Amino acid sequence: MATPEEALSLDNQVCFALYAANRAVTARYRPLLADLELTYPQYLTMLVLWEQEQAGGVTRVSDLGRRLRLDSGTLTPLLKRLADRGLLERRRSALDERVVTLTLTEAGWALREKAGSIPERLLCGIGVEPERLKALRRELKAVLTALEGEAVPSD
Amino acid sequence: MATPEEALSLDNQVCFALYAANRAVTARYRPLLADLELTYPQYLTMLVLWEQEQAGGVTRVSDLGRRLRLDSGTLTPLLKRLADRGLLERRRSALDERVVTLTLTEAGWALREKAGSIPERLLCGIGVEPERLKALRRELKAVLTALEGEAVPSD
DNA sequence: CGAAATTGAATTGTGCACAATGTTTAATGG
DNA sequence: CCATTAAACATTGTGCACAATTCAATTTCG
Repeated sequence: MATPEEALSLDNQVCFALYAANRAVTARYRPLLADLELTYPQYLTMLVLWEQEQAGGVTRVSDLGRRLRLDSGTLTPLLKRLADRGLLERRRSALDERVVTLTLTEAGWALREKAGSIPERLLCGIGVEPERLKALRRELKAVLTALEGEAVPSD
Repeated sequence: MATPEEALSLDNQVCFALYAANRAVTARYRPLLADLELTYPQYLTMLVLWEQEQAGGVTRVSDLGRRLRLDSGTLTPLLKRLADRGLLERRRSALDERVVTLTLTEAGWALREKAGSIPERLLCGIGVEPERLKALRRELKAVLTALEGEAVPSD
């Protein structure tokens, strides 16, 4: 991978592999998430809320943004759609009027039951050994950490 | 990773790592591609065209779609934008009026010079060993292959 | 205290992705 | 040969991503 010739070859690009694999995996999620009428980013949002609220914490839009690496330009309309569907409530914080807090509704929690089987069902559909996926996740996190200068979580 | 509890944890999801890493890498490309006034998908498109035309082949929209795993709903407007900028020409094939062929213009080829340094510059910015990236690419391709049932290219 | 800077969301605009549908052209099968 | 089917691309509509800007509320600091 020395010449610009080779470096500009599509097949040699890690980044294209990343780009294509990401879309392929998301495509696998799509039919499963369709049962819940969620898109993949909406699903990730619910994951954070389920997790955070379970831990007894309140989630603010900025928390979500940090967690998912998304800004308000993406999150605001997404959260409005989830709120319109009655899965969560968006409320201005009384203590700090700038902050919007997110609270799951009954329906939002109910959806968790249906979501429980998704990770397993997804893995079944992929013909890849779990060990290999764990290795992949580790590599991806390493790259992410290098790119963002973040602390590596446990694992 | 047995309980639904753990399976639904954001940090345990390979797919979120994939999603986040993909966006992080694309973000690294952005300032470099801004010099060429290209988005990342536009850059990938140009890569294919440079490569294909160098090899003496004609590229059709459907070829691009196969290569990048994108459909006409994505490619048609993207290609129109590139054509509007004078980087390529879209022409209906005379032999088969359904087909649209893509031909690089002078300006399209000229852009290749400026693109030559991008892969190198990108790698410099990432604090990850090339060996590790190669391993990552291999893993990603394996997943992609498993998901799409495609033949694995050389490497 | 009061001006300036900072923060948290919302808004606006552009460009993907992708499902669904439509349109034209070509291939196929009686 | 003609009807049917399939192929290639275009169009429409929805939902991300993200840059850039705006706006209100809060902090910071002189």
